[in-house]
Amino acid sequence: MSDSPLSLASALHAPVLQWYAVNARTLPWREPDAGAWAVMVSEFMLQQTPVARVLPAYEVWMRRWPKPGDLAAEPPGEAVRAWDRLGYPRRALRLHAAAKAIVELHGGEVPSDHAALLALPGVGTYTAAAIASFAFGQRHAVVDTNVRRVFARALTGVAQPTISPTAADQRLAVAALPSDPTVAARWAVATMELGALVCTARVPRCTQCPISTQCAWILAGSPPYDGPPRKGQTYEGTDRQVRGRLLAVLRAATGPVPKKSLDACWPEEIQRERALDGLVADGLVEPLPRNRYQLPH
DNA sequence: GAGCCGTGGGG
DNA sequence: TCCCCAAGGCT
Repeated sequence: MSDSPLSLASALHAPVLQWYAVNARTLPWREPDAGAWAVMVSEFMLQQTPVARVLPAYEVWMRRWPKPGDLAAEPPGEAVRAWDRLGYPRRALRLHAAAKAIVELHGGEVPSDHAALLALPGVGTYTAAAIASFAFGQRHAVVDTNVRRVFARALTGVAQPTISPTAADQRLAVAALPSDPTVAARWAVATMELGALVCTARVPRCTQCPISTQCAWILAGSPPYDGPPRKGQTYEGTDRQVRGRLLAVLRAATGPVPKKSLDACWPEEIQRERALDGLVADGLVEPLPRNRYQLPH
């Protein structure tokens, strides 16, 4: 290509930002008065769970726990219960632990400092940058799967990003960031939205894309993906499925559950016991005397 | 760093 | 139908 990825990136700022101004979805955590806690809760829930499934649980959650201290005051099991069927329930546990840390270390307010965010349970590179950028308007590279895909196509010229995030992704995202913090924050959410709505994984809607005429992948003739095969994630018959069933029983129950009820979830004893032990080890389930179990207190 | 961790919807 | 995959983090 004649242009470097970096000079190309700066040429994408205006069209992407204009596209976002018109096409951004209205989402509760994006409302001007939403606040950092709303952003944080949404980011936890959106880790590997689609927006459409997050919305109902998010509304219930924020109504019940409008501030970190409200959540921190309840037992962790209530967070697991309210997590409902979003999946990966350890995120609920981590969000609860993060709320407690916010109360103990930050006076009950979500910190704006990137390093302080990163130190919270369940907050990794992506989530720390997302909260700092979306909630506080700071200049950070917010690199999620959407952004990695947009940059892979528009800047690198390949059909799909690498299977797992790389340092090169991070460097590219940092280099592509507009210099002004407010604009950078807008750019971060706009590139994510573009990946979510237009530059999608399966069938990208290139006819609706604001940068299709500059996209390195399209200019290269839209070459197909030629990287290593992506490992399909199996689920049927795995411990994850068993854990899900066990936890569903405990979420539905109002109090302690006899082990007999859990045994009914899964026929194979070895796997069932292993899954239950794993849930206890993770702190998602609390064993009680007399062979009973409940969500953690 | 590869593997593990849920769940459900759309193509 | 079946398969892919969806705003990751942790060990």
